[in-house]
Amino acid sequence: MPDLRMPTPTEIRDLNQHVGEDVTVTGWVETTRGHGKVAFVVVRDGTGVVQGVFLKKELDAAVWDAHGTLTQEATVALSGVVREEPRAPGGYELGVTGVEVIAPSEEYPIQPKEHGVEFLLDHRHLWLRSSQQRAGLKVRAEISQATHDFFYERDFTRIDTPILTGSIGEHAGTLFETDYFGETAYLAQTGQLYVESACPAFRRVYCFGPTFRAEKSKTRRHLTEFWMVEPEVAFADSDDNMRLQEEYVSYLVERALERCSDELEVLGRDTAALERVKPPFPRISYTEAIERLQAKGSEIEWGQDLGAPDEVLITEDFDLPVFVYNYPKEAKAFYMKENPEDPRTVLCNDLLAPEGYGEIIGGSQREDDLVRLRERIAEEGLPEEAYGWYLDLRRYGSFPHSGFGLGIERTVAWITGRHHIREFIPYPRLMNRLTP
RNA sequence: GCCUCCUUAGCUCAGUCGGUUAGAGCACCUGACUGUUAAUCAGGGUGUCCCAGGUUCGAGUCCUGGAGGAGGCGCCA
Repeated sequence: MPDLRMPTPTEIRDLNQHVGEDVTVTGWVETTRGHGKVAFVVVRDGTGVVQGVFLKKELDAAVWDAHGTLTQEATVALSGVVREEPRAPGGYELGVTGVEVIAPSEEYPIQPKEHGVEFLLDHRHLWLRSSQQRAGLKVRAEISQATHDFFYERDFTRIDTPILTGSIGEHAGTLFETDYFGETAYLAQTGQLYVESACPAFRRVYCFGPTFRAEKSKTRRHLTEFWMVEPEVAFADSDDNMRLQEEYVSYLVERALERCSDELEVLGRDTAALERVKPPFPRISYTEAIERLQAKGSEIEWGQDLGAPDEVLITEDFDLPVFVYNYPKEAKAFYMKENPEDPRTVLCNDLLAPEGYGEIIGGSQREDDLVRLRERIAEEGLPEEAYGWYLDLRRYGSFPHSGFGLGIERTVAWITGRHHIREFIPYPRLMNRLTP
């Protein structure tokens, strides 16, 4: 039974359909500006922002006086008549007739001014309310939804892989450990091995969940907890894999342009650079990348992995994301398939985002030969017993297959054109930040 | 793990050559103002100068050690 004493709130995004009507919006006070006989109160309700106009001569003293008690982030129900007003942010405003303070707010720590990073991260639970943070997280949510839509439309089955695991992923040194009833458990650093196991059941699968890396990285591109999308496709080779990647990344960009134009504007993104993002993306082999770098004066030699400055040099020649494929096997993980045309390299690719955002995807064709896979595990000095069930996948009906991992926060940072990926996860976990 | 820089009011910062009483803006409170857009104008007070030692007649300032933070590298998505 609805409470009939409370008028049904109207959402701010719908105000343009209620011009001339008396409505009530519920939300939080962003700012107030008083001028003696007129006052402006800006309210956010989560769907939008609207200013309420208090006119002293048209209001009861109690309602007029109330505007002075509205503090930043107080919860209010604001009633008034909707009207079109070019001077108002958003084009519509509320001629206030009544106001109720649902809950007061104490002196609010975050002011409409510059703050330091440490202060903002200490107040992340409040920082979420500010316009640029709302915009960034809204784009993240859209990219996340677009991911599910993309793979669902292409008949992929979503496989939720475990977060707690007893087996190691790629690199034992970067695992978070925790106690699991007396034995050691690890927080998953990839879902890949598990999605590979689901391929013979569903053919095309993907996982999308949190990933944990105990890397002591202090850069704008790293989090210790981040979200990764990992598709895996049976009977796909490395070329099929790259085609899927460019199609997927282009789909994400298109969705952001289509559904998040307001947010991209709040974030100051130049969308012309995004409009260009359509398949095919440029592809250069690792060997060609080394030649290009040497031509630009780099000291890099064949066999070394590309560093962050090298990636910037490569991407500055293109205005699209760039594939770099077939790296030397020493630079890559044990499970990648050897390149039959050049056994020094493996069938893999990175996708480097333009404008200096670096690697947003790492992918490869997987080693499907049991003997070669065991040799590679031994060569890397990894404990074979940790991969027992993974090797079973090559014992019981092995098959060529490929997949990749895309980091959501890095992708959103690139699409929004912002500097640091910590703004694109609600609660960033950094090397020295576990709260709030 | 390595390199560089930073730490002064609730917040963002200034503080000269080491000098006696520690500075501004914002936030907050009071007042003025009928169209603001981070409103404007006038008034109001706020300090463990990150911590511990040291040098000095005297340290926010110089030295040593420690803590916290930022940026970059490596590693990766």
